[in-house]
Amino acid sequence: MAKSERQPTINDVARVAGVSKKTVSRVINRSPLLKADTREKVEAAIRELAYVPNPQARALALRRNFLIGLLHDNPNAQTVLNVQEGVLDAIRDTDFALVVRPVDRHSPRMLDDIRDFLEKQRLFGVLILPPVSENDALAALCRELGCGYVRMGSAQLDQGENLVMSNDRDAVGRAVDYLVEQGHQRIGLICGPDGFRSALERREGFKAAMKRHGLDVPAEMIAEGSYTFESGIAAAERLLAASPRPTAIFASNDEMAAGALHVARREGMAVPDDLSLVGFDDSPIAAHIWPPMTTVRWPIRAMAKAAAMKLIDPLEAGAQPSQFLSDLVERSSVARIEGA
Amino acid sequence: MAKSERQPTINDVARVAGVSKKTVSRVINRSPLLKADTREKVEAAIRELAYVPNPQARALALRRNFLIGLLHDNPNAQTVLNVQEGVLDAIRDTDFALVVRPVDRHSPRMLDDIRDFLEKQRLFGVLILPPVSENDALAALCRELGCGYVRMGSAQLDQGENLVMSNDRDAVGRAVDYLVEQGHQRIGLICGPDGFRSALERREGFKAAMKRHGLDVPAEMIAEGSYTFESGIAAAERLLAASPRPTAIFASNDEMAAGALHVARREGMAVPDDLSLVGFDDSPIAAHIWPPMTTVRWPIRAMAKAAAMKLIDPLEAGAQPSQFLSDLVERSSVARIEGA
DNA sequence: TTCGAAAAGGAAACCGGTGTCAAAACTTTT
DNA sequence: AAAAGTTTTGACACCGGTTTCCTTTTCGAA
Repeated sequence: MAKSERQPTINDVARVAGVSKKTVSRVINRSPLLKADTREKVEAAIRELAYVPNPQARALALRRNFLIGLLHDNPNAQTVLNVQEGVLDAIRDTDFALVVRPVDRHSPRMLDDIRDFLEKQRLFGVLILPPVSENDALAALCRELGCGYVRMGSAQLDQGENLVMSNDRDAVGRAVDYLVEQGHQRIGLICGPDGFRSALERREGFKAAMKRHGLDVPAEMIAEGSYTFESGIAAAERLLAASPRPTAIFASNDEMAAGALHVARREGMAVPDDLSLVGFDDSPIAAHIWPPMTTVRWPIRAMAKAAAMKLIDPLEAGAQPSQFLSDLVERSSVARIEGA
Repeated sequence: MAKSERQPTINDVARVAGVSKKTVSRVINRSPLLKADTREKVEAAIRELAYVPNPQARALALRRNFLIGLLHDNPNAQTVLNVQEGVLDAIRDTDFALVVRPVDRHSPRMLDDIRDFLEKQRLFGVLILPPVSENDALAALCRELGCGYVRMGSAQLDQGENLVMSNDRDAVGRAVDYLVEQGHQRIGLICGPDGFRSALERREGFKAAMKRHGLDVPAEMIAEGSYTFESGIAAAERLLAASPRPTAIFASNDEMAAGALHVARREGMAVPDDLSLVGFDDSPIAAHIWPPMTTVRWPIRAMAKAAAMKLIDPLEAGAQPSQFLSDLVERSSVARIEGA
């Protein structure tokens, strides 16, 4: 039994099956040039010994490993977890595993830290989540290190290679259309922080849609937040201090929309009767607050799955940037305004 | 330049430094028996070539890798992310990396899936999050496979080895004490699902504390949920259908407490004036709903860090189960009842 | 039956590190 | 100056796979 502590190796299998280790390797790798009875003999030995190939040895011999990294600095827990689930969807039943690596956007050493990480781990490739995915220097670093990468984003980034994206500009436009259809004309925007591509896209999508409807967007109807609940509170306070008040607010993510709801309630305004609210992401908080919030569903899990597949098998997944569509989820935070 | 595509190896360093590869290995591993000038020569070569050891080769030679797995099936995104951050706190500046693996508690194949995963990846060890950490068969599986593991939990589990825990029974007791101090006597409990150790601990902690105060816990004052927002709604509906109604509800996690808040509002009850609410976890939702919710802060990030350290270096971290303390975070969801 | 080509399988080197153990290079002692 | 002891270094095998290249086997055609 002392020996049984050791995991069986390919040599053990070869000995038991009475073949060379190369033949065992052929069986494992599904080589087609094998006689059926040889294959069966080897497979029987594999079962008997409960042999599982050593991934580290494989990685060494193949000069590549089976680890996918996830680089993220997203403030939203649910988004990050959805991405993790999406990647898992893609690598289920493969040999790949997912290595996570939160990064600190505000650290001056961020790129150096990531460089160390990539050099040390020699990952097969990395998936990069927004907002850090919008950092072109990071993509350049990956190229320099020869590390595969796929970026997830809210719009076309640089040449659009290695990219899986949604079209937030369009999606926000549809949200604005909806508010206008419900009779709203004075609509406030809580946008994301300067420097986030998603913030830019959502803001420009908002402005473009308003313009299309012939509506004005005065400066006091735009307030910037940082994608957190607290920043949503501050931004909503500024918006609701304007006169006349907006009848509706679009927030660039659900957390900030929840913050706006918080302020409205504190100020004694009823939602949606006194103030309509639309968020973005369809994260759980949108459904869990009261009233349940109308929001834009951002198909982040499917995007993550597609991104992982593109990383693992770029040819099969298609080299073109994949675009995903967002849609509006109507719940109860928007009221129809009559006589506007 | 063709050659430069290849990462430099230990052999390249040895050649440049004019020493044997073993000597380079000694430098990398900080062996003390090296002459200073040899060390410097090698370090210069390492810098010159920008050499970084290949982790796969190291893993093969050492017969162990530097990957820590995280097994989780926690319904709460923030909890999972906090744990990931905690683990990162522990492995920062080490060679370790974190591999995540969500599991499906409801799948009959869960254990087989995990077995495949562990056999395939040969991780250094795994951290197991509640609720799946409460599964003794999983711990047995790890032992069988010779895979290191540390469980995180809400109380003493089995022999208490490989365990980092909080004491939820106590923590809930303090929450009940607080409600009683505020004058509440008819207090409802939304407990977690049968089979979760944390649910059991929190329920028993509740009952024990009530008994200590000489208060009754009739059956209609206990409703079971499944730690989700929706289940919190259903449970709160049952509790509020009782007559007389409870003046306060303690929920075993914040999500369910948020569900209860949702129901209260729908029923036209004011929180906290008509109904006081206390949650558990101190997840972001607790601070983000209105009114901000009083809850028990569960120090999950610190627990995760401790668990990872115990996994990496059991001797230094201490073999004893580490216990962490939870404390009550007073916010605005509890009102004082006069004349009770 | 013999020959040749194709198919199947094996020996040995290799991937890039670490462990063992002995040799080499210094010190110190006599 | 030689012997002995100590420190430092290197040669070589090994971890468990894959790759290269060559040999053996099989099988159809001559």
